[in-house]
Amino acid sequence: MGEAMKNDKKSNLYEQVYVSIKEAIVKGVLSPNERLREVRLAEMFDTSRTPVREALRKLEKERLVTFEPSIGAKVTELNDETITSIYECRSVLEGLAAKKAALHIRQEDYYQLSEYIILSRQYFQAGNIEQVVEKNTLFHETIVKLSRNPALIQMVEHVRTEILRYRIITSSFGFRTRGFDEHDAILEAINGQDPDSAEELMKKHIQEDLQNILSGLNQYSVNFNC
Amino acid sequence: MGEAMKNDKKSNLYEQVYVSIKEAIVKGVLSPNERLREVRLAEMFDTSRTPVREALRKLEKERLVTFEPSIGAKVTELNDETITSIYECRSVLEGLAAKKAALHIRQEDYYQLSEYIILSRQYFQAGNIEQVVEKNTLFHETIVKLSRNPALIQMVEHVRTEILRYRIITSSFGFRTRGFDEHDAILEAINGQDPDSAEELMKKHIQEDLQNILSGLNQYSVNFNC
DNA sequence: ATAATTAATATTGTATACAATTTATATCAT
DNA sequence: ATGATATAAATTGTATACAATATTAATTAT
Repeated sequence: MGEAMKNDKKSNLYEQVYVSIKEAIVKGVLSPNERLREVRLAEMFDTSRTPVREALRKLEKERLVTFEPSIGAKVTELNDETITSIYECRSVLEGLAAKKAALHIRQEDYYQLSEYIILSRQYFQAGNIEQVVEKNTLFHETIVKLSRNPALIQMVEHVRTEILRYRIITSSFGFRTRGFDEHDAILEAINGQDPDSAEELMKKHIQEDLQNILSGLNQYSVNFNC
Repeated sequence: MGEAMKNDKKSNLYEQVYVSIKEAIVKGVLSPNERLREVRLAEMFDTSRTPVREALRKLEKERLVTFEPSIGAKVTELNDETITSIYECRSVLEGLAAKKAALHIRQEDYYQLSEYIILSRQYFQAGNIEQVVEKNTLFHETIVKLSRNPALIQMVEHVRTEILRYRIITSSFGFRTRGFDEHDAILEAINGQDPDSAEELMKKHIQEDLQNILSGLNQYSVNFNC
């Protein structure tokens, strides 16, 4: 896949490499535990090792890549403990986001968020799961941005990337339709300017989501690993 | 194993450079908004630019360093909005840590945590503020580790480094003695295996701390900037 | 044939070299 | 002197070269 980047030569190469490796990991092109040899990656993206190494340093901080002493980089492996620990963090962070959003929401934000919920329901009816996930993601992202807390926005974005790895594996296994109703309730709390309810509902919502992911992950293990 | 290692070059150089730059930023040796020229840093640590660049990539992810398009790296500036946004995150993250700690605490952990509180009070009596800060930090760190949540541990460590920058500036301006009592209360809730109280008390404690930092930061601005 | 030792290879970690671009300085025309 | 233009220096971004170490293959001794 060496022809990955012919066009946009505007930005930095290490930035592009960073994004590309990240995507490859998230989408599973690079498998968990796979060793990441620098020369191979460099060839893959048709660059030298320098941008690759810098990209790997950034990915390490995002827990997508793990460095072992003098062996080098590996794709961080997936397991129940990791996803659980991440989700616990996500729960309180997005809970905070919902709380803050309730202080900042405006008419137009409300319409936007309503739209996402409506669309995700429609796409679900139509069986277009990919679009459902996208609209749901937008719903969450919008709320996080409404928090107007830069540190929070960065942290959640971080966490979201990690979670996406698991979601891609498990998305084929059923969908939690109750989630739509929970989104409704969260939005009403935010729009009703009730920060505490918004926080609590969001935390619960994400905890429910974790349960769904975990059962999906277990099925996955049963079907493919054993 | 043979000693007489020239420059204790056991670990990687980019790791050392990373730690060194980080420390320099936290301690204010490198000032906020100061431009970080790669050659200068390389000379500073007697290396080439390569390890410096890799270190900077990691620091960027920790928000200690900011990259501007083709200008390069700068030390991220300090301001009220940033510290507030970070503290809001810290509040919910350490709140979660306290909650989880209440599920995992053992006798020995309790004794350890009590010890830290006792020592910090003693050092305060003795006027040794540096040691007070150290023991307080250990108190918080221990609780976070008790959460047994790896993602949480990493995130909080992250956040703690950033906060340290502000604490160093403001530590000279008074100390919030009420904090000791709050630590007592938190520890009792954790040891009493009351996760919800532990979480709530920790969140409040950190919010109080923010107010103290902010007033310190304002004094600082008044005294030095204007 | 097996274990131990040695040679070859691969891979990471670091330094240097080069290209592109920006920034600062100097030169010149008016 | 002033402003414009050209020249030099500095700085980032990328590629390559080299050194140290770990891994693998080959060779030898038993």
